[in-house]
Amino acid sequence: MGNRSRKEREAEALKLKRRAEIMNAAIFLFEQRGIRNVTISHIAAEAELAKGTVYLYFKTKDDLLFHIMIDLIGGFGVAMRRAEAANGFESLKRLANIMKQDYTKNLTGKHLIMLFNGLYDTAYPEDLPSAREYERMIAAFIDRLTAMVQRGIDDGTLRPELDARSTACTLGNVFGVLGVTTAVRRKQLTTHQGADPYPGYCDVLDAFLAWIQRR
Amino acid sequence: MGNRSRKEREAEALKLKRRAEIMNAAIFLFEQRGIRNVTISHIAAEAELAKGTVYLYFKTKDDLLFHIMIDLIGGFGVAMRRAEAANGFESLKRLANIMKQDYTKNLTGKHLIMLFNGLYDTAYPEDLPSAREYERMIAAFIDRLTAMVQRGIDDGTLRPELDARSTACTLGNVFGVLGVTTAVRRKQLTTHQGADPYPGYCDVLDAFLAWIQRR
DNA sequence: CCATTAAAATGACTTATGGTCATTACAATG
DNA sequence: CATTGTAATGACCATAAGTCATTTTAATGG
Repeated sequence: MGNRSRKEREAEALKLKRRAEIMNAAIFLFEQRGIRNVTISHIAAEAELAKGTVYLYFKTKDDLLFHIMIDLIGGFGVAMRRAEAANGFESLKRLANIMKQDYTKNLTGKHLIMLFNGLYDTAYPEDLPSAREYERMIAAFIDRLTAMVQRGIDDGTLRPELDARSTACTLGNVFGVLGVTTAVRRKQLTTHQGADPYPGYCDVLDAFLAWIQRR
Repeated sequence: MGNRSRKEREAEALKLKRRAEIMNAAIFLFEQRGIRNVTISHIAAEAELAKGTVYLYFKTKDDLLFHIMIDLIGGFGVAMRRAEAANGFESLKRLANIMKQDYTKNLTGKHLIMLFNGLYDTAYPEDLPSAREYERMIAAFIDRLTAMVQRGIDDGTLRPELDARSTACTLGNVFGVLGVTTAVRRKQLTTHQGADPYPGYCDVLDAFLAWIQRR
């Protein structure tokens, strides 16, 4: 374990710190101006580094983006562990509540958007490890959701005729809508000062949970 | 009415045809390679035109994108007219069915993605008329959905305590998920030949409709 | 205190792509 | 055939992603 010298460990820590600084600068600017309007030079300036330095820590702009996404999705794993409850349905319900709170409190809308953008526009670059990692994490997220649903089917708190995987995927997407709705809402609220033209979502999650619950 | 000469009308028609050719070329390439990987030069080549010519018909690449979106959303209006039924709830139900079919048959996934991307990443350019038009159409879509929900509340087929606007927004977003789910599904099915890792959505729309229906 | 050296940082340069515009090709008209 | 107005062209420009030879920094040893 301790076969790496103090120097090596310190160097490692400094590298991680730089990485974090760059990622934070990027997130800050992405939220402020939108991903498309932020250049690597902007990010470098914000992090008080030269352009070339950014490329020492991230292969490409996409690579940087994927790493930001990976961190975000990491939060989902934590939420799932916190959600574990007495039975399948209760776990899903708790997860739903945690997600709602997280979205409104910790994550800003744009994060989710990045998720959507990255996810769906086109196939990810084959040769970008962070993209593969991201894919793996999405798959793992769906797998864990599937297990949660299966548990509910098995313990009789969810409708027995459900297909666990389909249900989990749908749920995952509903979490997405939730995020997007929150995003739009925020955007509108911060942009226009007047009436909110897209008032808050009324509980799709609740609706879907009621739908899959055993009656 | 007939105060424009035959020549003028023919010229107008030719212009519209060129426009359509460019848009079709763009859609074809966007679906094939993803929006980000398609350049204006590609589009021009696909349409058998020079790059500069594309710019005679569309101000910018974004302008082209917004015009494609506008056409897509136009389809929503048609769907809504077709959906009108005896009462509010029935109308929404029919609309849901039409949307489902449209998504699976006519629209490919990427279209919807474009919708999502364009919608949420950042504020639209102030000076792009097509962007304003797009915003107007989204707003109109939500307005018409709101009216449909309000009708259901008034005629007693939907829960009376619902807020029409919130419900309409949520519904709009669910239509979005539906599209995205369909998109992911298609992508997976066409990419991997083996098992479908993200099996089809199970009815969020049905769940939500059941949720808002008066019991 | 200086010399050495390895790692981190730099920014001038290359390449690619969105967007412009002076020029050319074309088709209708007299 | 000459004229003229419109559509089309592609060389050109500006910007931003990405590269890499060079410089800066900081730790180590004499």
